[in-house]
Amino acid sequence: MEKDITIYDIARELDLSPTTISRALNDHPAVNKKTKQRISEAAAQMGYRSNLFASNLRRQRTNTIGLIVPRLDSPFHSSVIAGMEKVANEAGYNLIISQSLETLQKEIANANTMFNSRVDGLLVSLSFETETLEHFENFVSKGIPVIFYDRVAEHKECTSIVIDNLQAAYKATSHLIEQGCTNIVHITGNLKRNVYADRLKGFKYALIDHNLPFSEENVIISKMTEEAGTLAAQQILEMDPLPDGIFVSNDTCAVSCLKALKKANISIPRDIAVIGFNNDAISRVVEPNLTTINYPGQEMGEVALRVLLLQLNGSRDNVPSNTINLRSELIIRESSLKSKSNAKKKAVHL
Amino acid sequence: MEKDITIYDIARELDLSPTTISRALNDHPAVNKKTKQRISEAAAQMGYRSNLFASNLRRQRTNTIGLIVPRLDSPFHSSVIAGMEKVANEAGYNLIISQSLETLQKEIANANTMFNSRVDGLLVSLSFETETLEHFENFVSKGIPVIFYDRVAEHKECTSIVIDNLQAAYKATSHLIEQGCTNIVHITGNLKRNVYADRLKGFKYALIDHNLPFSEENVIISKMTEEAGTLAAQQILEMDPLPDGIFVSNDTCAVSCLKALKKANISIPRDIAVIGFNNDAISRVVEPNLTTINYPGQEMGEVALRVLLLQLNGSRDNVPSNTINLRSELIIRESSLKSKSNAKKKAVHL
DNA sequence: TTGTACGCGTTATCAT
DNA sequence: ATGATAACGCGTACAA
Repeated sequence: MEKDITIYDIARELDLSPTTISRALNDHPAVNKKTKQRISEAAAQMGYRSNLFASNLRRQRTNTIGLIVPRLDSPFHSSVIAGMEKVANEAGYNLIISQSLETLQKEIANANTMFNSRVDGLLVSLSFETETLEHFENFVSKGIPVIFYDRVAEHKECTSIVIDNLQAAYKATSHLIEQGCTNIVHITGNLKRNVYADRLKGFKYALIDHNLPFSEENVIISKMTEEAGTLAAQQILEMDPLPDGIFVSNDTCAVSCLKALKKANISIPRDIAVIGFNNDAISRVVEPNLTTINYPGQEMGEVALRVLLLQLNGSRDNVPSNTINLRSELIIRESSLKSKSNAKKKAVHL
Repeated sequence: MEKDITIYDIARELDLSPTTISRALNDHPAVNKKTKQRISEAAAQMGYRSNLFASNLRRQRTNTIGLIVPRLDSPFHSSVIAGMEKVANEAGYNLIISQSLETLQKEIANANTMFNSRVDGLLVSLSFETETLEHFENFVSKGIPVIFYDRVAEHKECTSIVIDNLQAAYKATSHLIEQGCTNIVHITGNLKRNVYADRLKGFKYALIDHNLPFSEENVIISKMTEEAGTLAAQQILEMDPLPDGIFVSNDTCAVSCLKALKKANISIPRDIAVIGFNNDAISRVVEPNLTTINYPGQEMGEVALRVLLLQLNGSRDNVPSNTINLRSELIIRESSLKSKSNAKKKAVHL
């Protein structure tokens, strides 16, 4: 637990000034090559490590990016984070991560921590409860870029990164209709969140465009968890007549719903066709395999971070555009194929 | 983008010294209650935020904990991290996270970044490739606590948090034997890692204790990914005779293997019984449902962080013990039940 | 090409 | 109960 070596120690050792040490270690051009060499050797030999805090304090930036996510233990968010970490790491940024656990209160607390930690930029996917973006105003007014991804909200100064949820839902619903479904249930999450509101819209528009009636009773709002899927299935089993198709806003919930329906001797897709959302691993395992929307989590994470880096390094108004749409696609599997003749898998690019 | 408010600004405003401001904001006992009140009001009103870097620089600690994980997009690690974040957040610590992507090179780079970021403590789950712990010596010799979890290695100064992999594997294998299996294949990962080496031992000991032969040819070493499971299945299908049981070291791999076997018209569990490891969501979805070892990810994360906090706050030698074992259990589902008479689920606590 | 001197914002120490 | 001062380690404007 000996004392840390500083650039002063190296300076003294080599009979140079701390300035030169600092410059050499930062590869400043105006330092003699031989001197640089000597310095970096001495630094290594003396066990020097730079003090990021002192550096941060001096330079007023942290090389740290904050991330607030609803839950860490979700396949989608895991892959997003994996993508973010990869890009951040390559660019020499640290990622500090916290979860709101879907509550506004924790989201606010986390935002404040991030603010005090003086992150250079902030990435956010909103909680279920969030209604306003007040708790991010601190950042905005200080010129700290905030980027929303997936669960986003409109803000004049902030970029959002999403997929076209409306269109994805429209395609999924249309696919069900093409398979002969006329009475479709939609299970989705809190409508405060764009992802669920947009999917509901896509669902509704698809029905309307195909001259099918839209009824509020066919929309089930749930927490989108495994348990919620089971509950939704019970609710559906009590419907009379039974629906002939279900479009669920995530795979976790879709799969547990599908399982519960099967247990009740409903044949999938013959009696009821099912479509999920996300293309989690689970969707390729359930029987029948689940038709779903492929959702590019890792890519979304990478893009979010790249855009943030652009905003950090480039000119302040280098924002590519206010909203970035990533491509998603409908992956058709057995769970929605009523007409077995179509049974070859095909991917419809949105 | 106005300038930040500092304690000097508040001091000037209230005609007090910066010292008093600092004390008040840190709730130091030796400050008048009324003064405290005035100060915190002024701080709030002026939009003050503390500068953690200056504070860190001065106090020589960061309130930040580093985490190095093989992959972020794994269900197990996600739940571990969720547990860690929860405890860290409550204790006022930030978590900075990086992934080694199973390579030694990245693990070393990440460790160095963490070291330079001056984390107060480090949590590590080792990559496949890691053989020595040299890259953590920096931390140890500076008295920065390092804790290994799940994928651990022996180090005199470091605590490890694990489950009893040997015993878990022993129970799983014994269960297969009790179901009548006599020719069991074991699919596992890189034997440099304790988790895989110990599971192999447990597998081997169970065979021996039940007077069954152990053969190297029945051990498949793989990357334990989804693809690896499919490949392993192919390899198994070429065995003659076919095995009658498979014990796989994780669920992802077990499930893809199981799926490939089913596709080849192998009946599970009748022809071949299968057991996985981890109790991922996927294990409850595959048909037949997968027998597996329940692995307390979230809890492991929480425990790891609590132990670290103890070492950070408590006396330097407050280490509860060098290795902490968490309980795991065998969860018996259909994939291993050859004798349908036993078909009620039962949990065997290890 | 190298050096001097100061400031970043906080907290510890010592004094009052 | 409050204040003056120095120090944490680095980067940079300015000087040489």
